[in-house]
Amino acid sequence: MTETETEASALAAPGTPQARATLADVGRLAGVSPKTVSRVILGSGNVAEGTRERVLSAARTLRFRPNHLARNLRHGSVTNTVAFVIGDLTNPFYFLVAAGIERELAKHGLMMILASTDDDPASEERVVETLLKQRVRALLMVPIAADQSYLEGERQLGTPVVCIDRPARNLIADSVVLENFTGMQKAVRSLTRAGHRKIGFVCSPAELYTHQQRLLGYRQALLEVGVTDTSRWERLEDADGPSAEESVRDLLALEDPPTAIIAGNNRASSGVIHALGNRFDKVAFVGFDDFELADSAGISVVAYDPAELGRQAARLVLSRLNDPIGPPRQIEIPTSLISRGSGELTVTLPQ
Amino acid sequence: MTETETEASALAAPGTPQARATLADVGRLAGVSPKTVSRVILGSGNVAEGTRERVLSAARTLRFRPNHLARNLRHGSVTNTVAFVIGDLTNPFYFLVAAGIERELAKHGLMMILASTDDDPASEERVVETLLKQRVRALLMVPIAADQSYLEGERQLGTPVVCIDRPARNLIADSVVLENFTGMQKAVRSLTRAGHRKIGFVCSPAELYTHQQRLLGYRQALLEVGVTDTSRWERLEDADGPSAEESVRDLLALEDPPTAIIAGNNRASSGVIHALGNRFDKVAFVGFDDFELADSAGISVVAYDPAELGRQAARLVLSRLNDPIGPPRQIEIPTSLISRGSGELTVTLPQ
DNA sequence: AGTGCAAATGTCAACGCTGTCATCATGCTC
DNA sequence: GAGCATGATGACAGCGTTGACATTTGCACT
Repeated sequence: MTETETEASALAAPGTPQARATLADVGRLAGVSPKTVSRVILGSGNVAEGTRERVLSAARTLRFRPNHLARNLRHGSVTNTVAFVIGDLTNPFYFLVAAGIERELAKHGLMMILASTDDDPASEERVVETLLKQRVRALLMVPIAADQSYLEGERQLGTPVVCIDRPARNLIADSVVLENFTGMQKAVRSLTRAGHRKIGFVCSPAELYTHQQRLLGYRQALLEVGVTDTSRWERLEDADGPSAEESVRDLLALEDPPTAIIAGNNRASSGVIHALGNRFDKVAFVGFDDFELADSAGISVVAYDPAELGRQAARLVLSRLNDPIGPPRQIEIPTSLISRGSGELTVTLPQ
Repeated sequence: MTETETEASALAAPGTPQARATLADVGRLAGVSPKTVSRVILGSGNVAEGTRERVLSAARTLRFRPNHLARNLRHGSVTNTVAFVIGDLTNPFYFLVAAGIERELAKHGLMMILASTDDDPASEERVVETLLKQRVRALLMVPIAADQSYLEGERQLGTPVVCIDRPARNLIADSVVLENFTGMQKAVRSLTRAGHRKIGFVCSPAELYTHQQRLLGYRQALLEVGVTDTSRWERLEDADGPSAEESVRDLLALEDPPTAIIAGNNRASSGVIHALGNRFDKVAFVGFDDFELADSAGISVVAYDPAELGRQAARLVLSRLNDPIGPPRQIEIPTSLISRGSGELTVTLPQ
């Protein structure tokens, strides 16, 4: 990395480290009271046209910028920032969700503040606590800790809490989740219809709600065609790419290898694809979560709109701000199977 | 989308809409002055052990949570939020940058607040203004407007401004950019070494710094092998996927079609790949910006670490907070050509 | 018992803003 | 010309916190 030092020009010299102008400063310059300046800035109350102009000009001269900290404090410490607590920032899934949230909130003048727990359950409460001290207006979160009951007090104080992707535990809160179960069911059914019975399932451990639901959907769909024991096909390692890759090799090395593989999330998909190469004519593959270029790579996936998750969550926040005491709601975002080739291999039914 | 209403349980009933506890409330309950409570909460000053315990217990009972708005106001309106103003949240590139920023800032107790201009130059100043009213501690931005001189006053007030991916215009500010020129040069050189002379260049219009630099790198590399006029090969449409796709068809339909194509950014890559299918044995292809699965798709790209952009930018902020008056710095993040197959086609030199 | 000193606690004001209420000038009505 | 509504402005307090400074308490030492 190279680093260039541009020499400081005259313009860059910070001169007198001038202080930030306040209402009082502007008032002094314009020859009016701070309150009158406030009226001009807020556009409230009656101010004579001449005064208004003098004030505005003074404000411009002093580069006045109202202090929202003070304003918010004055108004009962109600801010217009909404926090989104996310597990892992590098997962594109969450970013699309964040994008959906940001857009929806921005329409209503709210800003999104992002904080990450780094997928560490222990740090969740600490992070949330920090945000609450900032008096965020609402809390959007992908719960990762085993228990969110610590938020009960805050909820009673009227801070909306909306959980994303997974419901809260031990806390009554709104939530937005995916149709995990039925989505996975659709994927597996499409395979069983094509004759597959030996279907590998590569995913993270089923502790998380989403993975659990998907696993159940997988089992259910196989049960429907009479397969009762799927344990040999289930590989629930901590599925980041590499370990998923290994799981696949593992599965293919069985004496009686699977004819199809399902990935339970995008990380797992990535690993599976690496392991399989492009040989979807030998082993069918369907992933959960869509991704960039899955399209041109011809990968079939269970897809949904991550931004929609965010939008709906943001809407829940907004409606909760209007109606703090309504019953909790859970919204499910639909998922659908997109067939692009990798999952279309037909096999003749055994026996 | 289905919506389930869970009936409100007894627990959900918000009961008395209790107010938020303050230092005074806690003090009243513990039988001490607000100041003593403050001392306990801050862990500063001497407090008798017994008092400390009484205060802490009272704070727990009342679910006291210090009001950082008030604290920050008291302390000269210095917050610990840093704003990141981004053009388009849905571009994975920016996510990764944001992730880098967030991680680095979090280490120093700073939070990142995200705001988007939706790639609209006109809204940049408005968005930034809103953030400054919140008294953000520093400003990280991907400049999109033609002029950032409106930030001069704020800079003088000591707010660090760091521009990402493109330098600021008409404003002296730190910045972190990519080695766009040399990166592109490397890519094109690898093609010219393989005999290519007719090299298509698909990118967005060259108004933006990055695209301009990349275009210049492309031209320079061709100039090195004696190609002086590249205008027939340049397709600088507003390169989202579809229009890039069209540009490629356009190029291939020339009587004398290019033997290689370069994409100037990830959106363009996406379009080019769609248009070319997988026929990299007929036309070589190198993209700028890496992406998920470029790897297994065998796409050669000029890559770099987007998170590193964010990290370095965050570090500039931190060092600027310590040293407000040093000369402005520009950091360049290295780029490198990653050969994966799509750009390896050799052609016999014409003539 | 008197002095000195540190530990423990409290009082007060101010950070910047705005809602409430008060004041004052103006112009109109009857 | 007294009475009154209206418009324009200002004084003041307080949002929750904490630094500066003041006061009180306890205890060791002469």
